[in-house]
Amino acid sequence: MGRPPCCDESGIKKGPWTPEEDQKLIQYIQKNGHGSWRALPKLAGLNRCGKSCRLRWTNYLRPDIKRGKFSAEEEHTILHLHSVLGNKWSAIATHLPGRTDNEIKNFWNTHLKKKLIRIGVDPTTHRPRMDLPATLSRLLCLADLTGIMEPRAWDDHAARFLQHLLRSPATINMSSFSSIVPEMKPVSPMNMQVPDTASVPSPALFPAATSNAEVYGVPEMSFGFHQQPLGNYIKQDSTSNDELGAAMSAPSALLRDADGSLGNGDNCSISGNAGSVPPPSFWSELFDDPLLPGLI
DNA sequence: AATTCATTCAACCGCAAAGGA
DNA sequence: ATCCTTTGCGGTTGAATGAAT
Repeated sequence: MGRPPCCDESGIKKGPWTPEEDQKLIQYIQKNGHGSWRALPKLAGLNRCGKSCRLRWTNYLRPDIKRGKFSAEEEHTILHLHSVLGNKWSAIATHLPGRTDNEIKNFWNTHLKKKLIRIGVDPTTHRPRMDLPATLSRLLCLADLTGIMEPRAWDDHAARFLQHLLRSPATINMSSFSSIVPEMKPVSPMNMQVPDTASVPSPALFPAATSNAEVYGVPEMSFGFHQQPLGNYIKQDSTSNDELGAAMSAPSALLRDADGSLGNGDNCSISGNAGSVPPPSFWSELFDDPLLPGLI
């Protein structure tokens, strides 16, 4: 038998709070402070358990709570902190004045997580997703296969690719894909570049997240290797902010080669950041790219 | 207009940590 | 050191609402 719920006593009210209950709670706390949450309901004349009162106060009634839509800055702060802290909602909330952990958690689950999935990024690891739907969808999108293949032909290719993935799920790369789907080689006018996976430890295939030639400095769609989770954008010490800041200020950083020049991103290594979160443009360019498929 | 489906978010539940006896 | 109570946190639920059919 498990532990009984905290408020299974008969007669203790649960569910949505009424305006009258809210008023009682606000007035009591404003006058006396919350003190012991367990003792509070009785003292405040509320037929609720202390836990319910605490939740109602901290998540809704507290005077310093900021309500309404999350700003772009708040959004990428959450993304950034989540990539470092994981699901530590209360820790993330300490960096967002006026926002509660519950609110942030809800926003993550209903918006941000889906956005990351849509752009092919694993919301847990903040690394590119390697699962079949994400990979196939990305490839489909990038190669515009729907325009060059018959539907039945695509079914065949997908089946073969699936078999390949099941054999070696950890080693997806464009070279192997091309070998099992030969028709992929002359893919579209986009002239994909195929990196040498052997030279990259724990590589992750990461397609350019936008076709904006100005951002990448090259007209072709490219592939790069994003070697580290986005959490690594956070700088661990306080030096060299300026030099790193410039490199990290746009998605193009993902496609810079080791020597810093624009290229296909082979062996690119990202470390550090300007000591702050990436600018709004970083995320909005990823999220709003019309080329990326909606998987949700 | 009615119904179904999808999304949002306030609230709950249970576990774990913190703190006091 | 151990037990017990309280508080805080993260995962989950379900009612309310909106969108689509």
